Amino acid sequence: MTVELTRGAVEALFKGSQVNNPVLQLLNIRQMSNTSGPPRYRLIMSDGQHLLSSFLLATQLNHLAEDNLLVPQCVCMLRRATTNTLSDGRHVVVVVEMEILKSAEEAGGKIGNPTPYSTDGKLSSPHKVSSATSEPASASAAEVSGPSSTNNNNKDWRKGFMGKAPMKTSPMMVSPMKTSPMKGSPMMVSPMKTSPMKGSPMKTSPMKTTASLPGSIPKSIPIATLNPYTSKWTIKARVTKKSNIRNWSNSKGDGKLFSFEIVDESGEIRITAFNNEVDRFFSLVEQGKVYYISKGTLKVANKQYTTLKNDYEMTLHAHSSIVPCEDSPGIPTVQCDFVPIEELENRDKDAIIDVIGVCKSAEDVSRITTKASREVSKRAINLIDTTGKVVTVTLWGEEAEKFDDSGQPVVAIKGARLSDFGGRSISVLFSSTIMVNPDIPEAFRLRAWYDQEGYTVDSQSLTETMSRSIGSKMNWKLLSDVKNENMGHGAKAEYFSCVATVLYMRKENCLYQACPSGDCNKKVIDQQNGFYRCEKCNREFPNFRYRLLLSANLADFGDNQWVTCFQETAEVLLGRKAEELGQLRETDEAEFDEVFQKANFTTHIFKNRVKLETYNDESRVKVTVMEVLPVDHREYSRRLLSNIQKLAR
DNA sequence: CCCCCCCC
Repeated sequence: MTVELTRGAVEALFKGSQVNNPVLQLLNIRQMSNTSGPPRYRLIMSDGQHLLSSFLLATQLNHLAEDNLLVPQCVCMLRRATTNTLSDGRHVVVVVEMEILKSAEEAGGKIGNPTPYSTDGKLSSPHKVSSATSEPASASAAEVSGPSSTNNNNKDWRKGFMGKAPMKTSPMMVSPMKTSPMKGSPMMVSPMKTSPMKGSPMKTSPMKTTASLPGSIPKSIPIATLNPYTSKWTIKARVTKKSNIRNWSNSKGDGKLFSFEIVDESGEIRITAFNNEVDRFFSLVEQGKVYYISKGTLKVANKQYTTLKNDYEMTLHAHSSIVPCEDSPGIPTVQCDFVPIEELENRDKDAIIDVIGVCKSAEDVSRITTKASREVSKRAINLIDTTGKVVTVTLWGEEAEKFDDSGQPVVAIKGARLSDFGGRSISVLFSSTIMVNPDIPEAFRLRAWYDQEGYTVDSQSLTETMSRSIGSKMNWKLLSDVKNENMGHGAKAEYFSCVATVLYMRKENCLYQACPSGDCNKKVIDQQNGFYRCEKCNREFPNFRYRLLLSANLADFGDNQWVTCFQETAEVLLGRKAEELGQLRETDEAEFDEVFQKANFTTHIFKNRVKLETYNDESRVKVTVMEVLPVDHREYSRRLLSNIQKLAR
């Protein structure tokens, strides 16, 4: 089977006219020499009639060259190309998406006898490609249309740029995360609105790719085609994230800056404004809004600092312009590829992921000091999704301070980092975008699920908190260490964990009659008249509550230690409630003893507080059990081994 | 021209 080249396509492409899926033959390819960043490939393409060397391969297609698929004489279909004008006035045709129809071998040599296309004619008005060619256009590929149409085909166009799930599932959607069909729903509150999209979300916005004709209104080009070698362009894009103004000062000088991220149908890019440009643009640029942007400097992005899918980033300068655009249908909002929370278990540590869930609960904000002695605010929030799994997400700085968990909002986070702390947890990065109650279908689905059933599910957290597990943060000690290290002798109490066995419990005086009011817990005095007096509350009550205050002697293989267990920990240790034990002691002393017999010589993980206390000039270390946890046998073996090694030293 | 991604 022969494939025919699309005659006239070289001229049409060069002039920025519309050509649908032209078929061309590659005659030569070479890597450009003077470029920084990713390699750039220049192509000589032929339509059988003309050949032209002004073709440039978009960097996202570099793999075609690097995998030796794009070799001279292969035949290609240009699914997407855009004509740009270089700063010196020359034109280049950037190939953004292409398909190799025939290998060089299959093509079997140069097709036709193409002559170099004369590029000195500059721009004439766009014209219809001549159909008076000797060979008929191939039915499959060579539809050439007039100047008024655009060669936009959203479905094909986006293929190859964004391999995202939402795209795959609904290839017809203009925006992978278009506005919700439930727009206007009264439940929507978006403190951090990201999609103020108005108008019909399904209306396409053709990506005009014409060269900027002198005197005409510049048409926008796709973000994905931006590169450092073209300068006359305008892009039309939505701001998805905007930073605050930050000041810097280093050996190179000081100043201020802010940065923002924009997205269109083709891709995304980060833009930074410094000093004067901060003054000019900071208040103009708003998250969620659409702008025409032109004349920025493109430079290679430092991937260390960004997770955006673009090899370049942009810096604004004195001649840059940003013009708000009211008409914005078709410009997508933030593009996310949410990972179900359950699925996070299978992802690698440090993976950059998008996550969405209902904020079931949240910590209060707190201040911490980093290893670099910087003070920062943090807040952990717990997200749940329809998998019934919960994950803890840590917010930092202002995002931690401003976060409002009231009403259990849906929280979506783009570009967060998966951590293995506590099993699996998530940390928000500077490059992450947090969206509260975003205007997207996933959020509405989650809201409905949570309000109907999700709030009742017996959720399981991927993030083992300290209280629930023998997490990585236990301050493990041998009982001998507690003494040798003089733990608790300082001004502040210290905390440690140990694996230990109960040797003895003082069952005498382990129960007392406590004040029944609220959280008083004070011992009451039996008035012997049916009333119990609480000195603290200065009241008499007709009843009391039993409470536990248990002294126990714990031992590991090196030492032993007297500890105090209050109500909750004593109940865990004895396996009975205080009230039950009180009744038992009154009614069945044998069974009461039996409870202690059973609990004796059991082994647990004890989390303890240790503090030196002084009574009448006499000091002694007091150890209070804060929590009693079952021994995880694997963890116990680890502890055992490490303790044996420690003793051997 | 910045570039901080932290803590338990």
